[in-house]
Parts: sequence; C-alpha cells; structure tokens
Amino acid sequence: MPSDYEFTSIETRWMKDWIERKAWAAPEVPDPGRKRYALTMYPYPSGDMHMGHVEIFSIHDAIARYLRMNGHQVLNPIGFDAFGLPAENAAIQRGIDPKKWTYSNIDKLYSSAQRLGCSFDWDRKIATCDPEYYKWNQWFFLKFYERGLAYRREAPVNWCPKDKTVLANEQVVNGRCERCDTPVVKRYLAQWFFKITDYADRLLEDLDLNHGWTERLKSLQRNWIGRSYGAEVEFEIEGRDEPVVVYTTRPDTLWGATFFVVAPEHELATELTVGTPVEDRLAEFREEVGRLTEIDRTSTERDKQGLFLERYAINPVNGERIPIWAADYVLTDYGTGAIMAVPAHDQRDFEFARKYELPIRVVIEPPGEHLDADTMTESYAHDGVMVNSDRFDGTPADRSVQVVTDWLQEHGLGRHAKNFRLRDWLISRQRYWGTPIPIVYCDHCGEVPVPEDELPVVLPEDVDFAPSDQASPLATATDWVRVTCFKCGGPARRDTDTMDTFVDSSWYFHRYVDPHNDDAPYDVERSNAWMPIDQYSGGIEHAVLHLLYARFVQKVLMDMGMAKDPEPFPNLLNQGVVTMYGKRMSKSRGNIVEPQEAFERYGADALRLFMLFSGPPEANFDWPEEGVTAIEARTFRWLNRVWLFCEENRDVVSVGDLATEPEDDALRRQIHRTIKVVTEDFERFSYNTAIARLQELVNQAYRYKSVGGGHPQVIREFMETLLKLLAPMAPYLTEEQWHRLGHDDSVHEQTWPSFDPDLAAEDVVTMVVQVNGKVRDTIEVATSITEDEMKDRALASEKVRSHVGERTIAKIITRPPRLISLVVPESDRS
RNA sequence: GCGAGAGUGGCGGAAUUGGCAGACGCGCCAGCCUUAGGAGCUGGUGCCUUCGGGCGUGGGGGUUCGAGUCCCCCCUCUCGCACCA
Repeated sequence: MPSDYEFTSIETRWMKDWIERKAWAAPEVPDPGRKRYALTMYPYPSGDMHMGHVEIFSIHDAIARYLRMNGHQVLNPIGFDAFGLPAENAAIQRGIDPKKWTYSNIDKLYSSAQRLGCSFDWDRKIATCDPEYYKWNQWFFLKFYERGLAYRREAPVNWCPKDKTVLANEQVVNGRCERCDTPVVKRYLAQWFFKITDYADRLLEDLDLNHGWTERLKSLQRNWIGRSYGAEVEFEIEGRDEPVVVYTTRPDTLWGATFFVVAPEHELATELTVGTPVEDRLAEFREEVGRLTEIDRTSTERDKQGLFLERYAINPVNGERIPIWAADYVLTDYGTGAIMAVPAHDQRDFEFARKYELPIRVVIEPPGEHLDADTMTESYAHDGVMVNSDRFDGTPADRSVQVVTDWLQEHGLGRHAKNFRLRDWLISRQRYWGTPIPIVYCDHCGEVPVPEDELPVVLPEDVDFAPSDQASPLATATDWVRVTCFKCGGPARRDTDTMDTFVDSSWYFHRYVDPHNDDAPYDVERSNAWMPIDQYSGGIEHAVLHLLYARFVQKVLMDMGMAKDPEPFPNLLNQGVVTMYGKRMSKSRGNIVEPQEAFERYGADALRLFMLFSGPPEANFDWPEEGVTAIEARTFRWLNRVWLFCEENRDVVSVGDLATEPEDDALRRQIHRTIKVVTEDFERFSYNTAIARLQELVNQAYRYKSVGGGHPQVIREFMETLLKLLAPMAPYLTEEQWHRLGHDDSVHEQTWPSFDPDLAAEDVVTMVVQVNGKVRDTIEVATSITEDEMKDRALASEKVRSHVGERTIAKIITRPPRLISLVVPESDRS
C-alpha cells in the first residue's frame, strides 16, 4: 500500500537542488532567435509573501517554465521595488531603521518565493534601495536634465496632508491620496518634473504596437492622455499690449462668447488687478479657493464661485467688449488657464452666467428649431446649425469647427491646436526613503547638477524621519545638505527631496540583463539582445502609473540610443487580485489568509494549483470562506491521486511485445488529445481548463486500470506525459515522480510533449441530428462519415422519424461529421 | 455625462470558428468500504414534467435550418475618466 504524498521533504530537496545548480540561470546573451524575456512586476517588500504574490507568481512561473520546456532561453529575473513610504512609516511608528526593515522583508519574500518553487534567476536580484541601483536613477535624472526633460518649476501641486508629500496626478484618485485616502490639497511648491507631455503623441500612437494588451488597458491610457483637437484663439485685452490665447474645442461658438474667465491662481489674474481696487478681493478669493480640497473644488454639485476683475477683453470675431472674471471652475494647468465662456453652449459657462447674470447668446440651433436664450434651462451642446455668426450663419455642425478655424488662421486670429489632459510627471517627494535628487543650489550659480563622477549621492542616515509640513526629512541632515558648489566652489545646498519610486521602476527591466554593471546602468548590447519583454505580467492597478511612465522612459532611452524598441512590453497579462468577501485582503480588514499556513498544510504545489484552477488569470479570485482548508478538497486530493497512481504503477515493466487491446488505444488517444488541448490552453494562459483536461486524463487512466488495462508502455506513456504537462504548474511533485520513474535529469528540462496527429484526431464522434433546429437524436459515427451516409443514418432513426412524421423534408444541412439538420414545414403536425 | 468590460446551475467556472449549454471541480444526494471519518470507491445532481416531452445562458425583439455566441432596444453590475473649455 503506497503512502500519501508527503511534500515537506520533497519540496526541501528539490528547492535546494534547483538553487544550488542554478537551474534557471539565463545566459548573458541569448542565442539569436531563442530568447524569451518573461517578467513579472517586481514586488514591493512590505512584509512576507501574501496571497497576491502567490497568485501572480503561480501564473507567471507556469508561463516561464512552459517557455523553457519549449526550447527557449528564458530570462526570468526577480528584484524588489524597495524604496517607498511604508518603510519610512514603519520606521516612524516602530522606531525601526527603514533600511533594516526593508532588507529583512526582502529576505523573507525572496525565500518564500523560493519555497513556492518559482523559477527565477536568483542571482540577478536587484533592490532599488541599493546605492548601486539608485546611482543610475540619478544618472538618468542628469541625462534627462541635459535633454531638457527634467525641469524645476513652481506650480500648484497635489499635497497629501497625511503623508506630507506631493503626489503625481496619477497618484491622486478621486481627489484623494492613492495610498492613504486623505483628501488632497493644492500647494505652491518648486518641484521637479519630467516632461512626459513632450511624448504625449507618441505614447498615444504607439499604443497600437502593444498587440498583447487588452482593449481595456489601452483605453485607460488613451483616456488618461486625453488628446483633444480644437483651436487657439487670440483675445486682445483692453489696456494690455499682448493678446491672451485661449484654447477651445468649439471655435464655431466664438460669436456666443459673452465673457472671459481666468483661473484665480493664474498670474494673468494678478497682473490684471494689481494696483486696482479688485487686487485685495482677488487675494481673498484665491485664498478661499486654495483652502478647498480637490474633491470640493472639482465637485460638480458645488456652486461655481467667481469674481469680476473689472477688466475687458475683445471678442476677436465681432469686436465686442466682454467682461473678464476669475472663477474656480477654470483650471490653471489645462490649456492656457484662460477660457472664452460660451454660456449658451457649455453647461459650466451656462451655470456661471445664470448665477452672475451674465448675457447668454445662442449661436447654434438644432436644424429647424429656435432656441431662446432667456428661457433655456441648460446649455445646448448638441449638433446643429450656426446662427448669429455673421457670414457663417447656416453652416452645419459637421463642418463648422473646421471652417471657422481655417478662417481664424487666415485672418491671424487663431490656429488649429490640440491639447492633452496629461500633465508633466511630478517626481519630487518630500520623503526620506527614496533616491536623492542630484542637484545642488548655489546662491551664485543657481541650480547646479551633481557631476556624474560624484554619483551616487548617497542617502544620509542621520535623519529625523518624521515628515513635517515645512521641509523634507533630508533637510534635517544638515551636514549632508551643506556642500560646495560644483561650479564655483562657493557654499551650496543639496536638493532635499527624493524621487518618486516610479522612476526606479521605469527602467529596472533593463538593469536585469546586466545587474552588476558598475560603469553604466546596463550594457546596451545585452539589453538589445533580450528586449523587448516577451511576456510581462502584473496587476492592472498600474495602468496609468508604472505602465505609462515606463513607456515614456523607454522612448527617451530610445532617443538616447540606449534602447531599440519603442515599446518595452508589447505583451501584458493583467492578473486579477486576491480578495476575500469581495474585498482586497488586508490586515486592517482582518480578511487575510496566510500563505505560510497553506505551505505547511498542503505544500507549494497544491497552493499553486489552487490559484491556477480557480478561474482565468485576469479574473479576481475571491478566497472561499473556509480559508486554507479549501485547498484540500480542490487540489490537494487530486495531487495525491496523481501521486498514488505513479507510486502504484511505476514498477510496471515491459515484458517483450504486447498486443494492444482496444482500451489501450483508447487511453493513448486520450493522452494525445490531452497534449493537444493542454498546449492550446497554455498558449492562451488558460490554466484552469488545462488542469481540467489533466483531471479528465487521470480519471480515464484510473478507469483503464479498473477495467483491467495494464499495458506497460501505455501506462508509462501516460505517467511521463502527465508529469511533463503538469510540471510548469506543480514543479515539486512532478520532479520527484520523474526521478522515481528512473530519470536522472530534471522534468523541467524535458521537451514539452508533442502529439501524434493521427492519435489526437477523434475516430468516433457523436453526430447530432436536429429537426427544425431541435436536437432529436445523437448517433455514434466514424469521423470519416460521408454526407450521404449521414442522411441515411439520420433518416433511419426512429426518434427522428417520429418527429418528421408524414411531412416532406424541405432542406437538409450537413456539417460532417458532427451535425445534420433536417428542415420540415412547421404546419399541421399529426 | 464620456469611455471600457461583464451578466451562464447552490458555488468557482467551461463552451477558441454560429452547431449536443453547463466540461472540470466544489457542494449536495444515494450506495459501498471502514471500529471510526473532515479518508477512499461507485452512481446521481440545470428547472418543470402527465415521463411523450417542455423550458432554460439578465429582459424584450430580430437574423438563421440552428444563437450563450451575430444585430437592434432595454435593465443591472464592475472599472476608468470627469467643472479638461
């Protein structure tokens, strides 16, 4: 009586074996045509491994192992996104050194990944908090600076009052801090930006190169970049030399522009009121607006607030004097920060006009209808015909924008223009645990970049981590801050902010090809040999963060001659998240299921299969109420069934030629069909159905034994095929049984099985007979059946005949060999 | 409001091209085995049924010999964007 699957010692043995002989090491440079770069988004080391990691790694590892078995040289590295707020917060709350905290988490996560049986190339490990890594963040920063892609500017920025740092637009979700959910406020600060807007068109257009992206993800990015087409129009301002430019998507409504609005924070507002009685009221108004959180400011329910600046602009198309207002519904950083207001045809302008009793003039009407400005209750923003617009009266809406813009351009009043929702990437952070920005400030020379040979600017350790509203933690490292200017040798101060950690993750996949390089971020030749990433996997939560920033940086690298591919990851698999009771697992919710317990009770393979079997990889996985015990019923018992079959049958040896019986052929056919469909399933990442097919095969093998089947070659073919097909998903059990079957090499180094087409083809199929579209009989037939035979067999069926009755058959549709459909008149059935 | 995606048994899900809806598994039911079972084995399991059959993939209509799949309308849910001019 063979014993059950005892995984503990087996897992330990093979884990050691794989690591010691570097089983997953990729060559420095791959053979041409054989490379596959498989990458999973590097994890943030916030503690030990959690179920989210287990899911991602299980899927990703199945991909990598499958590629390897298909003869590819696979680069499958792992590293750690090691900078970031949680380390610092842990340091503040528990008095632990952020460095120690981070590295100890990295150690835990690294060995848990080994225990899970991941096939990473362990020696390529990187941690972004190593000076050897972040030195190159600083190097890239300087390169960006040289190219005019990094600049410092005072601007209204998103400030999280709890985390006490600024945030990028991408990190503000519904007006709240993405990390701690605190409402964000605007602050005026001098900050560093990366000029991602220079690449907006390319980021938009190259999305089509990413064939392996979901439409959903592409649409998220398109939305975020938000390109719109329209016109820039010049408005003269009374008493000002220079005209002011506004951006509009509807230049055809210019004749309906009855007032002009600037954002309260806009410098034009200050300029227009300085020295006038309005000056103080504007300052007050601006302060009022500044106190609002982004949520309040952008709430559509809130009443729009405005202030008449007592100045006038001239409408360029009709020379009308229109009043200039400051209003909180106009944003400083979109377009030019000033707009022409067309209340009749824009809902926001309409509400504002009604509130402050400003004139409304209709210039677009629905065909054949009249709109009355005095009685309308909302703006009319649909298609129509131009009216009250001089020579353009009667122009239909489908041409009006083009025609008017052409005319404006001809007369020097405006021009065609486009605009983006995307803003430049704010990379300064007022926090400690990140890459110091390699810039010093000199009273004499101003902003001075740290020379390359002075890199890295190492993060100081003697720092008060506690964040404040006034200064970054690094400012408390007074000795570190004080430097001599690299240009003039005079006194200077270091920039005390650190970089957004998304800078780190925007190029880490290049570092993996050459992780120990001291002279450059990476060797370009090597990177070119491995890039692009053939299969990337990770969560969709990075849709407009990492996945957008990394694409931007890749394009800059390309322009610098450091990359050859416009897109770094054309194929992307977005796994779902692991939840329980529909909510993301988290300590604060108390709905955590620990992988450690699962490892101990059921082993890594059962846990991996459990994740893979639950559903498609893109779907979220809601952990069942039972907790880890669910693994027992769903996958551990089946693994044990596989184990016992191998234990009971591995000593079956061949004794010369054996005649094959029909049941032998049946099992062989099933084996080859299974190879075919499981291979197809792997190609489309459909692991849940692959496992289902393997379960069917195992069921069939047990049935074969129970009816007396026992052909040694067939049994062996079954076991070896099963182990190979299962190996990418359950690496430990398959490795152990592979060796128990007498092999000296690893199952993971075997070639993925191929099928015999003759065997995989079905010889007998079930032919369905329909009468008027309804299934009336099913008949077992040979695959090679002819259409005539099909008709004969169908018409011979009692069941079919009773449904046809006396009626004549009007039409017969045959789809050999599976289907025949008889059409008879619906009338009086007797 | 704009954009994207989804809706299938008690549950997770399957059906790649318009061709037997519900594979595989969980759960449940019955039986066998066992001192015992949270083990193992066998069979059953969409709903209704007068046992002929009828109905069935969110609802309604359409195309077709045939629709979960294609087309139109509607409902619900999820996600993203949203005072972006």
